[in-house]
Amino acid sequence: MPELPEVETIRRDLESGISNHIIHQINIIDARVLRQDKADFKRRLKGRKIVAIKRRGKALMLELDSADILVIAVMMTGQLVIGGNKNPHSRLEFDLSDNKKLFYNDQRVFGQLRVVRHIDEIKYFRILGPEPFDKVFNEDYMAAYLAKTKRPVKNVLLDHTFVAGIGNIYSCEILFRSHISPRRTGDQIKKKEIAVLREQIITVLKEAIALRGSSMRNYVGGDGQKGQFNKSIEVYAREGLPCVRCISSITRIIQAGRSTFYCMKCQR
DNA sequence: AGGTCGACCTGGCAGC
DNA sequence: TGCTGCCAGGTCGACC
Repeated sequence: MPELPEVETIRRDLESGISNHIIHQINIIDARVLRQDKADFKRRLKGRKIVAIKRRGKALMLELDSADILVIAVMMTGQLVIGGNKNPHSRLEFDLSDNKKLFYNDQRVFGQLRVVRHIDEIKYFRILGPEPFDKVFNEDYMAAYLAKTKRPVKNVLLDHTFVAGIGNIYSCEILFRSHISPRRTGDQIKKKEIAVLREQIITVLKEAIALRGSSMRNYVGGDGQKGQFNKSIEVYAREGLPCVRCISSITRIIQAGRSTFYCMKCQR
């Protein structure tokens, strides 16, 4: 799925585009994206006003005037696009007030939508770690967590019980900018490096949000446009290409079943 | 506890 | 052209 910066971009687009709008009709084109009964989904959304749009980790929460919450996890290929037209990957179509339309498009149908009363009905939220910009995500927290694990630091960054919202692209970029090898285990990361790591987590994510995220393949914002952080990507998907800092070439390895890209020379 | 793998899905692309 | 295999931003659960 899009990672935190992409989901935050969608959130902001939805906030300016559809908050305070009423959901008049819901067209369920492909019910596989629903995690509840179709009729119940429709019944709880129809006629409701969207009063707030929030994000936690990589999930979006549309708060309704009924006190229900529409939770959307776009996963790998989900898109929320305001306006535009139905396409072959459109799974849901919402008719909103002021003649606005909202499409939920999802090529791989991994995304999940569900209306709940409280977010802790969903396990994801119960186990989710702190937001990276929250004050509880500080050096002491990181040090305590890292000290007790021998898992590679790359895997720890991907673990959403450690920190919410970081995925495969940004974990690679963060470690590159921190000059830390993704192979190092949590307990090998020194105090000084933890400070650097935290600073890079925040800097990289904020920079990516400012650029409306990165678009490797499927991601678009709520306006249907791609993100601009791609231009700032320094290691991800650059296997065999020269490191932007030194002469050696970027290496690809598999960690936690996914590709990790890094520079063996300048990430230690 | 932590790791690995498969499942959930579709489609683009490289190689033959 | 057309086939095969690999790859993809996420998450969960089964299993060792």
